[in-house]
Amino acid sequence: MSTGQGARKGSVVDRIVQSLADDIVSGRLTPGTKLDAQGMAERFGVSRTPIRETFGHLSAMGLVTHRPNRGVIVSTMHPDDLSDLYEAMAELEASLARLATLRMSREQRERLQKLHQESVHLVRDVGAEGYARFNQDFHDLIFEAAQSPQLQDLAVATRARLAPFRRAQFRVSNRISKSWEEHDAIVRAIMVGDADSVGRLMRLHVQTVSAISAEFVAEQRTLGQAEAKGKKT
Amino acid sequence: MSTGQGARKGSVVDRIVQSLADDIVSGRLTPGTKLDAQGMAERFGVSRTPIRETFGHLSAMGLVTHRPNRGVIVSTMHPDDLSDLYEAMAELEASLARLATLRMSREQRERLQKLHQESVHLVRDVGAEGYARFNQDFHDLIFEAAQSPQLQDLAVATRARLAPFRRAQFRVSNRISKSWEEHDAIVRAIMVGDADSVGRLMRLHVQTVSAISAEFVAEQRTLGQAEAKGKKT
DNA sequence: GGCATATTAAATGCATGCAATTTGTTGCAT
DNA sequence: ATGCAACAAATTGCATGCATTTAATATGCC
Repeated sequence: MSTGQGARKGSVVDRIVQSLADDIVSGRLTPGTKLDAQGMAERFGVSRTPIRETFGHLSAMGLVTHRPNRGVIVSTMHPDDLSDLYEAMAELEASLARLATLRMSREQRERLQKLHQESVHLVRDVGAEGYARFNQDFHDLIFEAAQSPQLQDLAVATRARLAPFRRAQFRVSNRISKSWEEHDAIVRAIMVGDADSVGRLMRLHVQTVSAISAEFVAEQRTLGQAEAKGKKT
Repeated sequence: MSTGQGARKGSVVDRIVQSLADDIVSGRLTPGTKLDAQGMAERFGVSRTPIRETFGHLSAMGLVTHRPNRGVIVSTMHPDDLSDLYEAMAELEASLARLATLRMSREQRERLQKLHQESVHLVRDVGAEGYARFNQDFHDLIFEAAQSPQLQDLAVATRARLAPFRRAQFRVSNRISKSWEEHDAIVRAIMVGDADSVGRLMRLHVQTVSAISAEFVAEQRTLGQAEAKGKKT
């Protein structure tokens, strides 16, 4: 116990992985940023060995890209790769939604309906951030109801990889109300128990988000090409 | 492996990851086997540091399980976890098959039909191993035709995790001919272009394999327990 | 003789050191 | 001035060493 921060829970490496993953997913570290091992070692008060290990984990998650003898950078995405990843996300979410329809408990069904109905106000009153939070709850509830931990893990991991590139999706005009309408169709199909339709609708829903994000990323690429070089915190 | 995300190309670590992953997937290392860092370091002629790193990668792939301060073992599976993983596999393969139906080139369609027709005699002439190899070619061709690299990666990774537990699937009597019939239905639906049916059929196909594997694993567990009892001092 | 505790041995996890590769800079020639 | 080349500084990748934790063995007590 050298640097005492109540380390009863996970190992030092796990803590750093969580911290850096959060930085990336939340956007504090933007794609293209180089992560140098020495700096991170000093920042977290450990040596370079566990930092190297965390880099391995983050790389396995797809959050960073490792270039041999050239360090790791926060993963960047060519538009084609991004739409490919979105396609995977759409399929995963469609599968989970279909399964959720078949397996949802009565209690979960009620919770979903309540959550969805309450979100009506969010569409108008709260901004993009508030709706984004609700949106995650909505999808998480479906993930949980699907009772398929492995598929859920894949979906959560994929969402994490997409996060850096979709943070602005709800800033696009009218996107929130459109999203709500898509949710509404999904909820109705779930209540009826039409699992196949739920899958189709969810796939379309995520694909719509995909298109918007792709647009946004293309925009970002043109804006910040000279900038994404060496940033440090 | 199409786009190995977690591994570095050409590095010592990558070589060892490949080697150990092969040992696990092929069954030379059976679930529950402990991998000690020191021994692996000597076996591969490197120090313990890169071995630790490979363990991290294998753990991220789900092939080994890491227990804090207690080393890593080849991942074991409770029957429930296994069926959960198979469910994920079924959904992934269903998605890929559906997409493949929509995107398959004429050349791929012909290759699939040829491959499938040639497998008719494999059903009788060659044994379980020969059919297993063909079976993988069949599914790989569909993966490729789906043109969805990320989904393909997920499916390949999931298949690797399942491999240690499904080695004996084709030894079950009549399984080969049943499998061929399922393939036949899938191929016919692909030729007609009925993508949704292809997805459903593929899901059922993988689920059937799941049930057989689950049975086999349960059998192995009871055997292993009896053996463990006998070995106790 | 059986069980619990204390001691010993081994293995893990992290720190540090050194060689190899890469990147940035300076000098030189065109 | 520009481009190329050699040099230097920094960074990565692996080896080794040491403290902490865990499993195993032996001892003492009931």
